[in-house]
Amino acid sequence: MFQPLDPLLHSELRLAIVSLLISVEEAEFPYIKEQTGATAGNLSVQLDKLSTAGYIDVEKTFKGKKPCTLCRMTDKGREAFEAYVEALKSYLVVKN
Amino acid sequence: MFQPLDPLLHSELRLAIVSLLISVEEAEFPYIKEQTGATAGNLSVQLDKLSTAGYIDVEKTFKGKKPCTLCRMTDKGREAFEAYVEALKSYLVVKN
DNA sequence: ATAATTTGGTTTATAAAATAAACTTCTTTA
DNA sequence: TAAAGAAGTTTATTTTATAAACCAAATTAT
Repeated sequence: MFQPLDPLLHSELRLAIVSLLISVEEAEFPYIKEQTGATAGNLSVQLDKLSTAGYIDVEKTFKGKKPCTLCRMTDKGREAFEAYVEALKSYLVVKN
Repeated sequence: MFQPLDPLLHSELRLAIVSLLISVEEAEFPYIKEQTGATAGNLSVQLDKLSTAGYIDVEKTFKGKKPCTLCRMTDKGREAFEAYVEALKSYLVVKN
């Protein structure tokens, strides 16, 4: 009847992060922060969770002298997102 | 960019409850329990939250001698659900 | 030169949520 | 009439989300 919703993706901020990364190939921490409106702390925690789950890769580089955290989706993450969207449909569409 | 997601609806069980009630006009506690796979305790709590928010009406009647809890969506609940679905789209569709 | 501010985050503490276990009341069945 | 079942509710626990506090390096102002 209702397909279970991946708890890692069924979270407003993490869903926003993934939604952003899906369409952008890679993004920097400050950009994600700005686009999602999250606080740095919250964002840091949620990126960690996504990274630990293997849904995103987080690369710590430098941009000149400043640290720069780059994030991008993994294939696993993309698959999880697709599955999540499929599962969501079981809640949004009229059943028969 | 991303529209906020009503926290009352952005919950797996409450979303399942509402999704069910939307398409059914009214439903009894045990039926909702069976369809959602929730435990009675969890279901009771979540129905309370939806009811307190005015998203559903909960009517306690009797079916013969047995208590019978009937649930149905309110207009407010239906509107909230529609708005939630609209908001969700901002996370699922490619932005420009 | 050095003090203050900004940037780019992380860690930790708190508040809120989800969930199940335990319990209650009434009814039916053995 | 004792035991089991149905229909929920209440309470306790675990998990989660979130922000506040913190840290280090770099930049800007004095």
